[in-house]
Amino acid sequence: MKNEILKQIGEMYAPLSPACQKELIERLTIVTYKKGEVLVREGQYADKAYFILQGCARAYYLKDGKDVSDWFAFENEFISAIVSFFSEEPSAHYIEMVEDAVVMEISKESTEILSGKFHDFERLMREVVTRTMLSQREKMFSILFNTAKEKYDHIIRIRPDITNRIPLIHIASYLGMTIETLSRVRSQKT
Amino acid sequence: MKNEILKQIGEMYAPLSPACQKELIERLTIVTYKKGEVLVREGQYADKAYFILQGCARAYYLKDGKDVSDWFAFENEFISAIVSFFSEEPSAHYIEMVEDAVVMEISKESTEILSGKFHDFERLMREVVTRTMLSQREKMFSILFNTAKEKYDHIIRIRPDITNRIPLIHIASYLGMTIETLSRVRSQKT
DNA sequence: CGACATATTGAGATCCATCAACCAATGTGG
DNA sequence: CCACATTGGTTGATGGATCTCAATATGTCG
Repeated sequence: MKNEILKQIGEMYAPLSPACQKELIERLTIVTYKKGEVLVREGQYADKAYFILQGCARAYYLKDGKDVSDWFAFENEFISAIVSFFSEEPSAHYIEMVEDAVVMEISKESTEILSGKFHDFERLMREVVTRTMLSQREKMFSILFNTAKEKYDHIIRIRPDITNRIPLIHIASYLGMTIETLSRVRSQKT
Repeated sequence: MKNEILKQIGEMYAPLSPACQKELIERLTIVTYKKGEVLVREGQYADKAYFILQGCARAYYLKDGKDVSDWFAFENEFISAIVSFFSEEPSAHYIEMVEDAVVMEISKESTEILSGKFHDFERLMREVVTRTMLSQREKMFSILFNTAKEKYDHIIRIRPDITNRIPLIHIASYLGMTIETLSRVRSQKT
């Protein structure tokens, strides 16, 4: 099972040597969570990264007491309280499961050990961060230039099933608009 | 000279072994540019990254024909047509010098060779990308939640001399507002 | 000086947030 | 199994921040 997943991650990001794979497998754990379970809370140090095998997860934070979604992760995607994970500060994020889920976890400590020991793991980490950085940028451009309707249309295009899996209230805050605006935008015809 | 700079980069990001430093130095070139010179144009592949030794540079792109600033780099900062550099697509960005400048350059090819050869260089690259990713996020939050005035006050706080070095029209587009709005915001007392 | 980019100021238009009422589905305790 | 609360979503009226368009300074450089 873990072998399969590693092979896939290798293809998606960067290949790993057998020695590295072996040690990585020992450090991975597979965990199941129930819908609504919270993996990380505000103020904690994010000490794990998660790779979603089944289900979906949501990263969010409280801005003046309001729940703002920052990221969703579905099957075969990574999620973490990213700022805390990489900058060693307490997390401003919560991470919760939006559906019942199966998740592969790795500790921050393990990533550090493996990064120090294996050049190819370091490269994998760089690849993951690079892609994250690039997708952050895309989101930023969308916020800067797109109208509410365009942002909604875009997310539907890249993730057509999102409205079936994520409540609209979370999609709204993810897109940087109120739920009322999202509702109006949805009722407009294209 | 290059030795000095490398030492500083090592301290700021991640240290490099002597062997790596030696090869890196051979691959670095120091170049001077005049104000207004364009280092990268839209449509080109970004084949270099730049480390500013003196002066400042600006990355920008054309959005519906309008000049939108994406990034400024001052002394001791990196700049590149970042999306193209990391994703191997033709650049949407231009990079130009805002002042006469001295710049240290490294080719994309060199970074790839060094990343493959030296684990510690791979780590340095990861550090650079990670910090870029984190600062992208900060900028995104600022866009999402701050008013025009707050955004302006923030940039003045972190870079008090920016209005002396960068024309307001570029600061405005960098902050995601029109120049008229920036002008009004500046005339408000704190 | 003249020309062209840069910056300020004003008036109207627009998008979206806010506030508020309402509806439908679901759950819960007596 | 009914009364009521809760959650998720829709719809309407109003206002505010910022954009657009336009006119008017203020450089600054050949």
